[in-house]
Amino acid sequence: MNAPQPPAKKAPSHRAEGPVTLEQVAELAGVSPSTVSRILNGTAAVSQIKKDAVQAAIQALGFRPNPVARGLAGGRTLSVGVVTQIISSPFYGEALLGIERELERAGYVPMFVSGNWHEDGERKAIATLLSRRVDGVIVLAGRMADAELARISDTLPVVVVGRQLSGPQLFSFGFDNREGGRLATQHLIDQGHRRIAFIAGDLLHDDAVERQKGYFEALAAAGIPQDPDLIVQSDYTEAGGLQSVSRLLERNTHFTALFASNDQMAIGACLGLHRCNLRVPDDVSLVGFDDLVLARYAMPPLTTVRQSVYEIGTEAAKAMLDMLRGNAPQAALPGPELVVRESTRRLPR
Amino acid sequence: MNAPQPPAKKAPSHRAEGPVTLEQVAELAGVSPSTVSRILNGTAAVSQIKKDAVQAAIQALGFRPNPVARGLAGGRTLSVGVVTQIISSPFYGEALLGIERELERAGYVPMFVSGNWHEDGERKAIATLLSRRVDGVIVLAGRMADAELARISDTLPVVVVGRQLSGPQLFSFGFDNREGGRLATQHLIDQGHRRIAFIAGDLLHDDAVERQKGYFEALAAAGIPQDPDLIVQSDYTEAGGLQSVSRLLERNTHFTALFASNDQMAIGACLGLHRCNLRVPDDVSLVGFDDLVLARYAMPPLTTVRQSVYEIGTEAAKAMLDMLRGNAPQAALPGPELVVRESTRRLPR
DNA sequence: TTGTAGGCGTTATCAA
DNA sequence: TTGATAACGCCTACAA
Repeated sequence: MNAPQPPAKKAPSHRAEGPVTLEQVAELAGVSPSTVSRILNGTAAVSQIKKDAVQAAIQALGFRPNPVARGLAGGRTLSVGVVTQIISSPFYGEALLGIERELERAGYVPMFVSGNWHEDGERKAIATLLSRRVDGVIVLAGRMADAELARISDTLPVVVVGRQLSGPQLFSFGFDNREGGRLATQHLIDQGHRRIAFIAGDLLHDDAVERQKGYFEALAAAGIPQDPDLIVQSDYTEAGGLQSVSRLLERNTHFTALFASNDQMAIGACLGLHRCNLRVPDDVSLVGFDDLVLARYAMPPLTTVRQSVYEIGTEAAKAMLDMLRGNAPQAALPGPELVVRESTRRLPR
Repeated sequence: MNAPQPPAKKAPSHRAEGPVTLEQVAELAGVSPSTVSRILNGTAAVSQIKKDAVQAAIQALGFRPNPVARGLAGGRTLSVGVVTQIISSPFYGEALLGIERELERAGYVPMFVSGNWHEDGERKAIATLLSRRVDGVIVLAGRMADAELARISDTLPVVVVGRQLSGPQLFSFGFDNREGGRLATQHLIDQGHRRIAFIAGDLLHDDAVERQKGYFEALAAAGIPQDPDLIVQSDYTEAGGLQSVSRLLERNTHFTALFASNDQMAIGACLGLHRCNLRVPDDVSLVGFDDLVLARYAMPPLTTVRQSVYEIGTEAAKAMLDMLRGNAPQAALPGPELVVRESTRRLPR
């Protein structure tokens, strides 16, 4: 055979290797590719007979649709982007777990990208996500401008956790951080404390601001004046908590209780106090916020404000799935709840 | 104009909205799409003049190649899959951070998928990753069969951390867990302890086995017989550590030191001891393993074996990037190092 | 209800 | 060195 070959239509021989394509399924089922597609996506009514044949073929071949091709074809990629601040934090870890689990049940895969605590990082993260054709974006807190987020929701469903805002396909829900802050402070006040120090988070972030508001609110309700000397601003890290205690102590301000606005800082503060021979709770009562795993295993176990971070993740994911399916999104989060453990005690008179 | 129109080639008008395509760049630069592609990928030599023109066009249009399309076209997706056991653990958190940071520098994005501690989960995770057309896969420990991993490396570069194995495009490196376990135990022995309890991890995982080997090794070297009553097996979680202490105590076996084979279990054990009025280190010296952030902030700060988890991440990512570029992968990990803090002390005679 | 014919944005193969 | 022209695997009008 030396004659010039016609451009032989690549024989669809038994391609044992490599993924099975939709076309092969169609062939085996004796229908057209579009029919297979329609069955896969429920895009149109298909006769039961063909439906069965196709299902059988899918089983037989072990066909799994190629998300990349779907993404290109304008279809969905079955992936949703998630913007975190930093993936290594125990807080985000729990939230991401919730997101992953919930998304998985629907066949979606999360793509996590860190914003590294600054606006530009978040913007870049979102750009990355968009270029990857994610079907939607979940933003965990962050400080990007509301308008910017809203604009993105022209194109994609967006779920924002920890902020209240609105946009075309934008759903936001949050935890009542103010009330949580109030609860923590109130608990300390109830225990007889009046000199209550406070370690704030980065006030560029909404949740940090809210927690501080709660602190102020409880103080005000009890008629305790705010004392700037009792307040330091930090960054939600253990190291930040440790350093905050030093700063507080340098001021020579007396305090009998300390409310660190997240658990990580509380843990750091605990070490800081220990270094200065201050005992928790004997010398200083300590309250955290979040109720991460580490709070339960801190020594002493940390009194804190419970917010189910895992559930924040699952709820965010559920809301996203709702939107993706064209349903109205919703999210129900339990309210803040004080968990009293062993790091606080009544102030002896 | 009523004459039948020729299938008007969709006017590439100023498409202000949506991402710019390679084709638009080509048009603006006055070259063919292939040329642009070649410049982008360095696939072939291109005249400097066109190169400049294309670069200018890219700048002007703000063009960013579409990874999805690249993926479909058989090119690369610029994403690498990462299989973890559970994303929420502080251990994986640090490793993932390292991976993310390193990959980002090269324009790659990680896709994290959890195996949830069982083989089937890992298999599924990898399948997901493959169907997403990741360019490579990084496997953090896990228990999938070596052969299976090797087979995957026929198709893709694979980096396996924490196990020694080989395959076509397979690179593995690990931390010396045995030596780490030995160091920890030796430290306790040096402090005069001879009744040293041990909390093992899941022995289906290599690293857990190795750490235990190290424990045995140190014991043997010191002529201390192994006592099954001093050993419990657990699961690397805080809750597991807590429960292990109960089990240990129920046996009424005397011990003056405890080596928990990871920090999380050590933290849990610490609480368990506290619950039984056993003080660390006064009554029991405690050593952990990993040196996670939580070890530094434990109370008392935990003596542990340092392995730079973050670096494990960066090294794994670097090795992957090497393979992706066709270079020989390599990874250099610092050896285990004992970090003595305040949870251990010399046994008073 | 079903099939045909593009098209999604790139890369890869072939000619030129 | 360059440019057509096919894939890549799927979705979606449009037509039947």
